[in-house]
Amino acid sequence: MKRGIHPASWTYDNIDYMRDQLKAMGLSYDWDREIATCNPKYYRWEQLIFLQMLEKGLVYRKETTVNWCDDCKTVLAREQVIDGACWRCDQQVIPKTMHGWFFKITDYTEELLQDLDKLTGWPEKVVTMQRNWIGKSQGLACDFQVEDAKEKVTIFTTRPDTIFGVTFMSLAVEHPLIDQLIKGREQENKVRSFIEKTLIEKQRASADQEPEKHGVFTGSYCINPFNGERVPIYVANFVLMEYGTGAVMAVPAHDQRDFEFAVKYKLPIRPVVQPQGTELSATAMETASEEPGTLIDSGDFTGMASAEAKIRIIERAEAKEFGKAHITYRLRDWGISRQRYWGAPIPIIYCEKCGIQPVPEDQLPVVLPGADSPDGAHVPLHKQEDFYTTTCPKCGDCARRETDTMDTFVESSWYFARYTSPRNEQAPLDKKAAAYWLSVDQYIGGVEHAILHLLYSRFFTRVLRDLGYLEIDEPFTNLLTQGMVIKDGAKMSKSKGNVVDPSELIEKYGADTTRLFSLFAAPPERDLEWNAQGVDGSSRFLNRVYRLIHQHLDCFNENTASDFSSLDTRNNQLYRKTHQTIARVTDSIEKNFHFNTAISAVMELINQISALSGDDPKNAIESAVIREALETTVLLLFPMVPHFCAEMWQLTGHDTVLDHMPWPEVNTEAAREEEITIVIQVNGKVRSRIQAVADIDNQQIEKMALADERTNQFLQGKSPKKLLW
RNA sequence: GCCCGGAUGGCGGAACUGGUAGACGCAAGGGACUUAAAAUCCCUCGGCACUUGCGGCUGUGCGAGUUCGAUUCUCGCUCCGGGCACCA
Repeated sequence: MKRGIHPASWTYDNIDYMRDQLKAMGLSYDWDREIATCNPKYYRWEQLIFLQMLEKGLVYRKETTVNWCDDCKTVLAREQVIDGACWRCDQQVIPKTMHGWFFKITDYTEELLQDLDKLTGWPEKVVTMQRNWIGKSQGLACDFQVEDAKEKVTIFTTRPDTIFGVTFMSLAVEHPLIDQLIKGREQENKVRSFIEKTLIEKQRASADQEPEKHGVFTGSYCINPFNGERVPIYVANFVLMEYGTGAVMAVPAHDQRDFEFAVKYKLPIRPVVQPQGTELSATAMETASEEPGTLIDSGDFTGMASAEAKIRIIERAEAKEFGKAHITYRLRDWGISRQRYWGAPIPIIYCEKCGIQPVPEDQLPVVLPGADSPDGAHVPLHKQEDFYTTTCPKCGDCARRETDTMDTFVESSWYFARYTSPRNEQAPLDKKAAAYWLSVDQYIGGVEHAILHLLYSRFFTRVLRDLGYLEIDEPFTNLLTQGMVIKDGAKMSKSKGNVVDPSELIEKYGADTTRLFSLFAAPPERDLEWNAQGVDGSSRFLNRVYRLIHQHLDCFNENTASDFSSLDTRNNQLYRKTHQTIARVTDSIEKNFHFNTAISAVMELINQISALSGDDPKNAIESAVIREALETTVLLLFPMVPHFCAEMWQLTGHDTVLDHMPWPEVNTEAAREEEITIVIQVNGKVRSRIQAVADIDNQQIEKMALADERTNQFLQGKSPKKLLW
């Protein structure tokens, strides 16, 4: 819309451009399975899934304060807000109250957390990030009776062992109990104006700056159920309504925030957990002591270690029925409503009489207007009467469609499954095909998706499983997180649009050189500052291979028997190098996709071939050996530079198709060095090198070492220790 | 603040479980071929210095430690990148 082009044509143009480019690079995708998630043929099934989720209670609508990006005119999920700014356009987000649809990802929290352990093919880093994002904390939920009232304040704490150190109570400004607490009290006005002020502050709060802690006394007290003490109730700006219960028992001696608050408002500080080796005193403390330790001044629990006290205190609370063990998670439900013009419509109808009605399945898909006419109006959906006017599926009266669309992350949460039956007209997925193909053996994506896309996909996989479409729990068995490509200091990404277009390189050097160059530049998981310097090297290398093959074309005509058992030294050297190269390339690729080292191994082989097959015809290498070396080169390079290799394969007289050739096999026997260099260290310093046969034993080495002139020079006495490696 | 990574020549990057640091490539310099250029080939290329020898010392962010021996292991820092962040 920014560009004044209809998003449909813009998107499809982009897809065409991308497809051409991928083809130009020679990437072997199965284009028969291509899908476009913006096509109604795809999102109609997404709408069906939405309805099935709704039926299962996995979708609900509620009013919340959302993160609003005024630039994109849309709501963002919490995961999509980065440093207080929109992940897509970098605009500051602002809070806004509105209705929205939510996916109940929290129903799967524990499973999503537990199963992280199963993801052994994922980088530890991503697993950790997801674990932190889910943010499980265990502790105690405990009721504090409000004095002279029937209400209770329920708090959540992960430090029940500090409960005897409570000296006040802090409530979030949004806490529903506040009204009751202040009604008719002298503090009422003060509290109200504080709340008002804080709410405004929160709106403006910039994400990088933690505002100073403020609070105000409500005039009410509650009772600490463990020691019966009166605890003043405050309202504080740093307590979050969204986390835990929106109420915090304040233990200034053992919580830094409470400490700062207590100092500011001159509230008592009472240490109740003594860390080992120190003696805390309320007056001397300059910061809170958050370490575990031994309990003091804690009634029956005095003398216990923190860890045990936590358990016992929870037990006591449960026994006396004023509290219980409780687990809280940071993860919250996934708000999917977006106010985009371009997105999959949420299949819901609002009827004044019947309320919220799902669109009947036989009326799917709910199609975006203008998708068929690219010149259609760029008007937001909620202003397009043609779109939103409909009839209620229940009573038939006039009704209004939902005009929100789904977060585009919904599309990407299951596309990989749709690939298994991309043209299925009967259902979102073909269960058999999905069972055959999934999970995805190897998934590749940028680290930037570590939380968003990968968490949503894990969630969706479970939803689809529970809806009966899939039999798997986890979508991606092995994950490779690519590093980001940095261009001019900024990360290159699809959404930012500063992507380097390889077509220039392709035009100048061809697809193969471009591929080889980008693979050779760095291992895939590493960030890479884009720099086309060095592409000449790749080009030179391929030319070298080409010339070398031409030079030795006759080797491919002679049908010499390949007897490698009695080769002379030079021949054997190349034969060995060939097999060592197979081993190295295979290993590099299979282990961690380190194409850069695979390529350098082949380069070494090529260097060796040209060195050995040099000018002197008397020293010529046997045809069979050269042939094997060159054939191997072509086979090994094939995945990286397919067009070139296919041509070389033909050129060298093969009538087989290279695609169908098996990967070369290592002759481990041949790859073994028969002569090795033994490094002699004296006092840990390299002093000499001697050549020896590979299966030399330690005694012989010792003998040789002692006979070695240079070694003796440095010994000057005797050799006290010999260590072998 | 907390949790992860990372730091190796002028540059991109190698080095499997502690054992030849700098593979492979780029850039640079010198040379050969050429009328000339391109292409190609050969040589040099971490630093230092009394380099008379194909040798010496030093060197993998900094400082300690373990070890005969550390880019690799341990501890303490510095810097850079990423994630989380008033989460009770």
